[in-house]
Amino acid sequence: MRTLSDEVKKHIGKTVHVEGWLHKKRLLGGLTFINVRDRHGIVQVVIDDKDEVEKLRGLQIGTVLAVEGTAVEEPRAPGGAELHDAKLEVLVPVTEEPPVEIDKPLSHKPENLDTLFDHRVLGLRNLQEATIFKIRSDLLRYIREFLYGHDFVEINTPKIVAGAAEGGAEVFKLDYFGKEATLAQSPQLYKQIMVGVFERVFEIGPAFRAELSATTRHVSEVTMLDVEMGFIEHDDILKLLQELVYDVLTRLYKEHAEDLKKLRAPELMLKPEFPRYSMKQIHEMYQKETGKDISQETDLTPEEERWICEYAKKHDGSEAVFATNLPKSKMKFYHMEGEDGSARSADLLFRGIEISTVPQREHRHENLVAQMKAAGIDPDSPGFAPYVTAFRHGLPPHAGFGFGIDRLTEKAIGLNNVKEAILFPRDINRLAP
RNA sequence: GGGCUCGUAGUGAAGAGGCCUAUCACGCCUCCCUGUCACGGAGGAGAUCGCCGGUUCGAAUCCGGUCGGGCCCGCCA
Repeated sequence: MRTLSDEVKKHIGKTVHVEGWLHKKRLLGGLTFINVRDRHGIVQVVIDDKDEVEKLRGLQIGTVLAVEGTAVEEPRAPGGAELHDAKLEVLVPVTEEPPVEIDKPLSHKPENLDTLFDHRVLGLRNLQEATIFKIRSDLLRYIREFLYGHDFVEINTPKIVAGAAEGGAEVFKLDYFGKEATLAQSPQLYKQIMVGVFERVFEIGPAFRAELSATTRHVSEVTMLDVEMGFIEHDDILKLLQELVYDVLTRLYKEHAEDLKKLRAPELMLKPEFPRYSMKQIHEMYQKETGKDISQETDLTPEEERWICEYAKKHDGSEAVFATNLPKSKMKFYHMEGEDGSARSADLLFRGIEISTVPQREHRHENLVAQMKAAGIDPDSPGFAPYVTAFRHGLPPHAGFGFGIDRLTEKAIGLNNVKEAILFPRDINRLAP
């Protein structure tokens, strides 16, 4: 019967059997300490029998071990317990030296990220790296639990599609049995169609973006949370997103307080109600404060995104802020126009970066078709005809948002590059590992 | 795609015309060490200084090209 590392302390005085990876050796002459890593963490094993230590000669970190020993309460040991009188069995010997040291924090300096990703396969065995992805896993779980709690149905939509879903973003083209297909840049059209079935749907899945972007916030394959909700006013969706983000982040900071501290994450500053500023207000405030002329800008510049986040943190005590009344020029064909001529749409910014766009959709068939034509899209083309059908057969007022999981994880932890929050990131130069 | 920057042992860094037969730390190998936890100590191996060409008596160091990173901008989430 295998005992996991964190359960050793529950078996004081008994013989326990532990299995895992050799994570660290410390030889002190007559006494040797080794750390064994398993899925719950690290357990310390004390070996004083020279023959047992000899079994590890020539073996490297990563060697897979079975250890049998007596669980002993020991305040000096990490976790307060350790194994004594250990008998070692080498299950998988490893003689090759690891290319990176996995028992101490790996460098996340920008210029060293390439090395980090080159050696990702082994680097992820580092406890701090693994913690990032445990946090990501829990963020996804919190999101799912929140949405299930609000009566949403989780869906999966195709990632090989006939045409561009949104327009705007560049798409990857591929040969599909002699036809040209694209990798989905968003589940946008499908999730709207599904409002006609379930009213409230969400999907967590990949989206593919072919932009030649080389920044700390872009990758070619991104994990998106997509939410769509029928029978709403625009404000309802802003409130849902606000509640979701507040719920998920406060829960993360509560349940992962220790991990976040180890990763040097900043303190979380959030209020249940996020401040809202219109795009116009932000432009004016930014211009007044910095003296920079951004009258030519319709969208927020990256510099403004950082600035308004700092402003909201200082003045509103919130690291999350809505930029509302986005310019009409940012509108896509499926967005609804607002009363003041702007888009009925908002961006959610968190810690200096846009993590979500929240528009209401144009649900009226005639208006949608007109907007599609104005955008140069043929409503009868194979990629779009099924979508338009859903509207002809009745879709209620609806809205939703796309939400970058990678950016959320990055910013929740306080990392500086979205790729650090992705197991095996894909960017314009990286296709492996 | 544009601008600016950087490529030195497995990893992270220092060296900015001759002091370089290239330095340090971690890792690795050998030995010593019974409470370590980034253990400590002694010794050792490991680098054609990204690549090609040029300037120079002499290039890791200067120049040109090339390949590969990074950051910012644009595009976008």
